[in-house]
Amino acid sequence: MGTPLPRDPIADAQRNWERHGWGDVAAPMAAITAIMRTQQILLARIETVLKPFGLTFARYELLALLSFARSGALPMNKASALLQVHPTSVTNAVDRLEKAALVARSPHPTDGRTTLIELTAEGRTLAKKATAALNAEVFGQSGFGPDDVDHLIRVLGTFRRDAGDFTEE
Amino acid sequence: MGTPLPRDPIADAQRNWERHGWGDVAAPMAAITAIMRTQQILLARIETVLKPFGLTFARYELLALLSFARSGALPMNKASALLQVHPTSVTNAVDRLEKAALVARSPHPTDGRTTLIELTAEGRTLAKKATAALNAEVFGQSGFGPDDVDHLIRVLGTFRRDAGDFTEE
DNA sequence: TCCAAACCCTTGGATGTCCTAGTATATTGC
DNA sequence: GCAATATACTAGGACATCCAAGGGTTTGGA
Repeated sequence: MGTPLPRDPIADAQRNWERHGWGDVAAPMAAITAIMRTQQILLARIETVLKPFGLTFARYELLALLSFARSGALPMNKASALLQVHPTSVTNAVDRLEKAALVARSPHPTDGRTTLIELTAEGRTLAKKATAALNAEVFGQSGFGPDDVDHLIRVLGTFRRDAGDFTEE
Repeated sequence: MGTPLPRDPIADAQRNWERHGWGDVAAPMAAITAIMRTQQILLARIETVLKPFGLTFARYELLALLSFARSGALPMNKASALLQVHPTSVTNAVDRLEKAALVARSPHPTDGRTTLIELTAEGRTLAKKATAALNAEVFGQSGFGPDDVDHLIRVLGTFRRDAGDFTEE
């Protein structure tokens, strides 16, 4: 956004919390705020890498999901559930991907309510290229050490399970 | 959003990455995806708590920031820098907060380019109430253990520093 | 059998974020 | 002192997310 600040604004906020008598929740507040900010930074990096492909992160996620589906097609409600976003967000993403000829809508063979999203050949190709770029430029250079990665996966996994994302394990 | 999934979709994605020969970046990919999803969950919790106050997280953050400023007023560019969001986002938030009479714009005494944002009495009161609610219902029940909180603060702090958020330490 | 309840997708509206200008004010350099 | 550059805020546009509502399809119980 701009030049670096001289001091960590989240650490400052934590000190402010403590100074106002909320010391018991200051640390979790700081951790949560840090997660929010980290997400913002990561999203910006991802979007930068995807821009040359004409993709946003939301659209990329859908392409990637479809590319792993055995048949290359998924019902929209399934995609919504797996991506953990509102159905209208999927509608939005599919609209734009369809306009770019990266996916196609097709009626479900047996359930008239359901619409299947299917990857086109270009969609599959683009997904592959975009994944390679993300792997090289974002995931491969996350800045997190291997131990930190393991810790994040474990801690956030527990958090997500407790939040009701999934039941396994 | 809906009912819990039977399996962790991020763990599945990680397995897919490994299966496609991207094992070297599968773990960081999973960690980053988990951060994105965790942020989404936390934001939803926060927004739920703030809704009764007529606030969104973006507006609350601005109110909270102002409430910690000694004079209760800050230049917009300062707020933008401290909140680490684009200046236009601050303009947007101030527009709405001003319409709700929670903050007021005033000209900077010496710099004609600058606009100061000032907390109104209602703004200060509401910020206090909203903070109490967030402390009780979100930060005080984060679900992260004390050790995990410390670890998150440390790891994400390093990440943010390396990303150029701040220079201290 | 048949109608109500459940489910699926889309439309429309409210918010937030960013980017790209555009306008106004300050500062700098010659 | 004046022109060129930098800084501060705002307007308009593109996207994403969610919620509320509406129309079509299935399912299930009376």
